[in-house]
Amino acid sequence: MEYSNETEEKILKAAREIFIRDGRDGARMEEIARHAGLNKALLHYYFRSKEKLYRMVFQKEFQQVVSDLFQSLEPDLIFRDFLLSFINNYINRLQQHPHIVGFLLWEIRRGGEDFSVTIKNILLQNDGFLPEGIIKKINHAIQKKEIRALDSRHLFMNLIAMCIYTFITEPLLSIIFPDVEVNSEKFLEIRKNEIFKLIWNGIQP
Amino acid sequence: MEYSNETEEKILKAAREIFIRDGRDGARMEEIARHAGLNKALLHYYFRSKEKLYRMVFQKEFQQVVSDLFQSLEPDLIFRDFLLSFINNYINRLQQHPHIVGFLLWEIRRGGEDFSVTIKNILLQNDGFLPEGIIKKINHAIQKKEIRALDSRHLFMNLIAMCIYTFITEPLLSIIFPDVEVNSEKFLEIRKNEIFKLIWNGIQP
DNA sequence: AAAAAGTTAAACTATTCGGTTAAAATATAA
DNA sequence: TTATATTTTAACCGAATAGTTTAACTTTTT
Repeated sequence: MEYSNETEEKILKAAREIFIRDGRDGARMEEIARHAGLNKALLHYYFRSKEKLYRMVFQKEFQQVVSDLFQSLEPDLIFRDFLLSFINNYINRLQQHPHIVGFLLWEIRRGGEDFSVTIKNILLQNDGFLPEGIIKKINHAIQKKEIRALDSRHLFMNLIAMCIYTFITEPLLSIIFPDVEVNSEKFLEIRKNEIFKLIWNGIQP
Repeated sequence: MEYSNETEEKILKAAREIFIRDGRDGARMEEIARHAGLNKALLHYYFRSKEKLYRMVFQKEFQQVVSDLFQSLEPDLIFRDFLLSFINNYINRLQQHPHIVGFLLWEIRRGGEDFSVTIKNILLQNDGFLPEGIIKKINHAIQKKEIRALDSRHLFMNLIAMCIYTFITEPLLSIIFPDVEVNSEKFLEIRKNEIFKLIWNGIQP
């Protein structure tokens, strides 16, 4: 094994950046190599092909996002606090990697059989907790009359939709609202609060 | 002019399909030609380059979506009915072209200077009504105490976010919720209602 | 020191793909 | 009919690019 792991990391890191920026088809192996401060031959030495390298990157990133989402769950809170902390944690995590959401969504959208399998595996791995965990939490709150009766799947979707929205549409939003920096700390703090208030009021019995 | 317009349409239609499916870089001129039942030379005869053809497609599609959004506005309604009709109209229109949202978002994300300009122009063209129109409508409703005080930009974003969500994430959702057809008539009818109820309850004074 | 693993550089292959060209065929307009 | 516009075919060019190979070089391990 020797001193190889470090190089593998270097390649993956560079590949990640370039793939996220240019997409699967737009990315160039030489550019990745240059970015990693290595040469092209090494890329093929470690990962056999562009395809395999790409899959590795995608898998890792998706894994990370799911894991982040999972860690945003604090299951032992009452629903109101659970909601607050989820919005807060999730947006904070996305803020640290604003570009990956769009990247992942593109790939998910065009994903063939292979990617379905990859995604299924990752979801199963964080077994049943996600999004099952959130759905159950919602249903539980409904039963306890903490919130009104509603379709928990849609509340789940709406929650996620609002959290990811600015990260997907940032370039468009910066044209529509030229006076605000949409993914800035300041704006997102307001946004968290607005999302929470909308949902919380929206689900009162 | 003669009988050329028809061919131009054929090319644009095929290009649209392929670009939406494979993206700008993934798409191939020959595939587009084959799809149109024509040959590659014709594509360059009508549109000088792949780039120009692509821009034409993107511009047309974006134009269409903005125009759809615009036509989803029925300004003379009270806010509750406005909201109802907007959600209904907007989702209905997206349902007819489920794939373009992801396509446009990807392009917006990686869009350079040129696309910024294109987008700005289209937005200015439907001048000030959108999203200004929605924002103003919201602010007006706040003033009239029809709804509670809130940040209208965020309500706008949340509204759009929830409407587009299933169209962006469909392949993922169909894995998470294998038992439902997320963009089916039936599911979306429920979804419209859930979105409306969440927002409407969420914005009561 | 010797062996093994890791790394580089550069040349090379093969393929894909955007774009061009030229000549012929077909359709339309005058 | 004649001129013009459109369409096809097929070959071709040139650039970009994924991937390979080889030989030399460096670092680590034993």
